Amino acid sequence: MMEPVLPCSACPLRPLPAFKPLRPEEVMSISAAKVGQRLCSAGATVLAEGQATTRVYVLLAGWAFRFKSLEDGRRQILNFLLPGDLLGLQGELLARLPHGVEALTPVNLCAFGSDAVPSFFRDHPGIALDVTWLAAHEERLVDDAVLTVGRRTAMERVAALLVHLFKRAASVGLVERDSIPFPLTQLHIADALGLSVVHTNRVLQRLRKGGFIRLEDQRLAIGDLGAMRRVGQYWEQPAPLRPLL
Amino acid sequence: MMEPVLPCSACPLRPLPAFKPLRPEEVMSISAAKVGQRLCSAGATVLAEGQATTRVYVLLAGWAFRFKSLEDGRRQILNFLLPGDLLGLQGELLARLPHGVEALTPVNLCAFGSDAVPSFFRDHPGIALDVTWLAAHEERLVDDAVLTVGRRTAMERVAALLVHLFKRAASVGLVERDSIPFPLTQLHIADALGLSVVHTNRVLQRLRKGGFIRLEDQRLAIGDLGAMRRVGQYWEQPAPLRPLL
DNA sequence: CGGCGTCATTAACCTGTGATAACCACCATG
DNA sequence: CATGGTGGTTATCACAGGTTAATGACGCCG
Repeated sequence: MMEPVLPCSACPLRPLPAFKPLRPEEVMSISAAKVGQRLCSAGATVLAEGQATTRVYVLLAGWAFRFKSLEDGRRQILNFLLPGDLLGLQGELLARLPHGVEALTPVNLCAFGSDAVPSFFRDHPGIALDVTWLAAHEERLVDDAVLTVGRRTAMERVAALLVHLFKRAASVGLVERDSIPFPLTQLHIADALGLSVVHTNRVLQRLRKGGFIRLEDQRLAIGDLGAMRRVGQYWEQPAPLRPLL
Repeated sequence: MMEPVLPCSACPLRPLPAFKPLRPEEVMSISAAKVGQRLCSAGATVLAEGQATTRVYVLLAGWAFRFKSLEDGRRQILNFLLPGDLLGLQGELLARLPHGVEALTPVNLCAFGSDAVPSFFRDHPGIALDVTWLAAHEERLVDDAVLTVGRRTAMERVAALLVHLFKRAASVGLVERDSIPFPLTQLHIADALGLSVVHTNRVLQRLRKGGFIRLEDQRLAIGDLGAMRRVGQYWEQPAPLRPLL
């Protein structure tokens, strides 16, 4: 489903302090490459695993995640997508998309034309470099995920993930009264961390009872960020200004 | 240490069938951006974790790996680097390099000038796109690593890793008499798969006794690739032609 | 309003993998 | 030719986390 096109100059995300300001002509070039918006409802498949042709999108609103699965159904979530994130680039560059993307909440996507990426590289080196920056940044997230799943204990994994998501949500202005919206079920947490749902629940209980987090009603609050960082052995370097679109 | 510069037109890797042929003027531009070669001995740190300024390299010969560690010393290998792989791009784009790189064998690196990446984007869109392709491709490898570590059993992990490395080594012409050079110790395998060394050893014994692999004397042979794929639940899509440099 | 699916929670039980330790083979080095 | 370091192998024991199952709360829909 396509929606009327919102010009990128009026993009609600751009004014956020997390995003790098662009020169007006760059914004115009990006706007020109935009072909529409796409809405997906919660739980919908945004991009199918192994899909042959993909376009590139920017997530404007809502949460989603990238995942891969094994034939027998075991699923691993690779990372979560928040507003401002780019998706579908791997499908554009490699022949097929090697992972799926699913919406966690209703989602609004900014869709680019199929020629958008090559044309950025041809005519707008600055934007092309931004695209590559976003790819490198996402790889950093996945690198962290490997470290988490490979070497952290269950308690550390959960704590690290919650801190990570809290910071990211905060950076796109989602904090309200100390808490962020938290659309993940425990199954999502488990699938992101390589744990079973049951054990994920046990760990969450411990974090709640220890007063580290408040997680109810689809919202997450973190009592003491420093303490949670310590529990999770999680010390990410603060992300510098991030390009958008 | 810097070595005399080998012109890229004479690069021994380029003729390999795994690599996409480039137009001669592109090869020349790449050659012009090359500032020298760097040799590292086995076990040396190629790039330090958290290093502030990095240059970009292409691995010409030898094996290396990217890794991250936790403060208490737990280490996770993110992926292995084989000839033709690009390293250091994240250090160039993000402010600091979020991972370390260590040589597994003596290694020969092709070093690019600090302006190389921006200049490719400015003047050679085709090459810039190749750089981004390589970044997207590496992310795919790491995505697979998350799936492996998060959702495969120990046996599956080891089998999948061995098949993966075998295929990659084969694609750069390293097969000799059915086997490839295999410079990893069991500690490396363990650190890549989120396992302990001892358990890694147990699993390798089982694979050996089952006749699935021959692993001795720093060389690896796989008896029945199909069987190993099944053991590892590993069905990667064959990599299409890959850009070089 | 009753039925059904999703999600959270808890209990009981079990197992794959980690930890520790000891020993061996090798090989580089003084 | 003793020495120490690295890497591999095996055994024993312990536990983190998986599995299965049952229950309840809630929301959706016919």
